Amino acid sequence: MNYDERDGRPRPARTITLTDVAREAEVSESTASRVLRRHGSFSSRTRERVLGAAARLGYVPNRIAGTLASTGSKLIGIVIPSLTNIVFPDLLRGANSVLEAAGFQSVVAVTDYDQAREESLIESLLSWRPAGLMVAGLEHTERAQAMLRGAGIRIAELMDTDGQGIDIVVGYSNREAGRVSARHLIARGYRRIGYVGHGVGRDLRAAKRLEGFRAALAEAGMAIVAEAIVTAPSSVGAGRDGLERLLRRSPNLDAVYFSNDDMAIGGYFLCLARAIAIPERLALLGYNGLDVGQYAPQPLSTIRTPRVAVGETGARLVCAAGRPTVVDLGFELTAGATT
Amino acid sequence: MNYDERDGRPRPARTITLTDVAREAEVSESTASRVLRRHGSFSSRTRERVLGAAARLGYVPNRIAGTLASTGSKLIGIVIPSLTNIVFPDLLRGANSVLEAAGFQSVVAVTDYDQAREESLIESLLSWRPAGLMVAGLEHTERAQAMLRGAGIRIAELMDTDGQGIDIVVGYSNREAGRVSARHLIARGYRRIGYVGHGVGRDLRAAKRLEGFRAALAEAGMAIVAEAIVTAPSSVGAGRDGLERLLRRSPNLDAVYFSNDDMAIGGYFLCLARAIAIPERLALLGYNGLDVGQYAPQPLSTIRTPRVAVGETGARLVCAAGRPTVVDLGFELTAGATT
DNA sequence: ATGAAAGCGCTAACAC
DNA sequence: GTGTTAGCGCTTTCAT
Repeated sequence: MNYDERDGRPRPARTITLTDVAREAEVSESTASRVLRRHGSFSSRTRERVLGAAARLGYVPNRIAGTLASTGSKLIGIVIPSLTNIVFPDLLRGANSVLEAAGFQSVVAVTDYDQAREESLIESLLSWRPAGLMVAGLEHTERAQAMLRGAGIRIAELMDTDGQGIDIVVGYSNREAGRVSARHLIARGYRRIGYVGHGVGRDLRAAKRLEGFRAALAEAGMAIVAEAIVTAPSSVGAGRDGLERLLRRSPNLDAVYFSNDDMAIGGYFLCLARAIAIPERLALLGYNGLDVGQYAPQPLSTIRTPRVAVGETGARLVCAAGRPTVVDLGFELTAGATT
Repeated sequence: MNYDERDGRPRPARTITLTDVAREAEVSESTASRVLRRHGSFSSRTRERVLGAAARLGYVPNRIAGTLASTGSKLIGIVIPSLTNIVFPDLLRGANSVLEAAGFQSVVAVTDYDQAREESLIESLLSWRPAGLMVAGLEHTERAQAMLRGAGIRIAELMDTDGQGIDIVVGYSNREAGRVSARHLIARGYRRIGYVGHGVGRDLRAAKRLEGFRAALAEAGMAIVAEAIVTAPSSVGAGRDGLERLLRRSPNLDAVYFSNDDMAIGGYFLCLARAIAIPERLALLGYNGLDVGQYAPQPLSTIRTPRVAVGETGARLVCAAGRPTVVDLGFELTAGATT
């Protein structure tokens, strides 16, 4: 590569354009364009000429120009709150596999669970005129909602069905997941139930699970006995610390519900370290169905969530025409050995 | 939103362009453009008019057009092999935080550890005329290398320094990480050492670690006594299964080196389940320094890798002018309780 | 401080 | 089957 004498920046040897290819192939630009996009008709002879010229010159089409000239782009915007929580890489993975197969590129933005940030990222993504936008969750600022509604493209809201969507909604009910968790613990006979969570003000879906959990307990005339909230993103360390604090204050709990599996694994590790018998002395219940919990000596009781499938389905729908839809992919409680 | 009667596709109410804003504000397009990009000069009165008009009309600039008209885009392409392995979300996270602050958007592509796929994804990303491209690893097909060299933009190759880079290289030596791991086990007196890995033909960096590991053993007149390779992506389950197979064949190993922490945690769980004393009866050594390993009852011995920092540094360099560089961010062996 | 005009590189009618 | 002609929506000289 050539570097500029003054600033050392890589210096491009003037980019090859379609005009160059057309000239080299001795055809018009439109013909070259047709061949390169295999669209419209052309003789096999011109085909060879154009393809040959493009290869010889190392032509890379400029999709920026292409997109501007045609109408729709082949970009899909994806807005997620975090990359730390494995949930969202899983979502991305599902979405990406479908999008790639359909010839789309994904442009990713991470909000860090901040709605104001989400708003500005949505605006920024929209300025790339994507063919569609996928976003985690149903809660957005007024202005974000207005932008999404007015964008004139398909919008998919993912991972949650508790609320009103804009166009496409793919997920499952977090509130119901919380209820099911509570009913499970009640059915197994646990009565002194604690909760260990991460900062829930920002993770709205965790908040909904907790809400459902409380509601189901209340229906049985029960309530959460004690809780520890770690003001940090969810992690194994946070879960371990949270449970430790909780047990110090309320040593005679018989079960603990965690905001997710990362947290629950931390709790599990604490119990191992302290030789607290699971589930006899203390039961643990997580959420997400992570691999790591399933291969522990005692598989973690948890709720499996269809994260990859949500990404796939969302991507499929966002690329296609159709009426607004809600797709509930459900979840599944897996009773392991910790309850 | 309006839906088309026939196909149900969301129907845009003609998109607002700069022309509309200019007309509404009763100024020329160029003036409107200057105000909106706060670039060049304009009276505060026009400023108000333009900003007001833009807000009133709900104008969202079209960056596709903007990019084409100016030169450089504000996109950075990122090519990673996987989203399953937490390493790459971490890398993305680091990169994203820097890019976002600098006003860039990232376009992500996932190769699934497939070089042919990488080649076509690089081509596809390049067609968006990004300002720079970040890619994991130093090994690419001939054609991919040629495209990267010829793109005339900054290229950052990440996570590995064992080899020749194109422009910017940020990472550390995987080979050396393997060597250090072997020396650690030797120094602790282990002599019958096994290896549990995932399909290494595709994960080139894992292959380099193994190579370094073998080399350092050889220098001490030793060799890997037995190994189990799981032909699947690395995971806790794969590690557990791998160790189980390995111990069945070679029950008297005294230490096992794993291709990464996910695998090692799986091995750790097997030992807990089988009541195999760690490290007296069997020592375990991982790689990556994942949170989950550090909060286990016996913290996992491992090598901490600066994944987020690699993403940050790579992003910083890829956005800036400068000469080609190699930045070695190093790694750190953390002796936990499992060796 | 503001406007007019010329593209950026490509696609998409519409002629031929 | 192929070429000509207009733009896509914006930025950027260059006048004024």
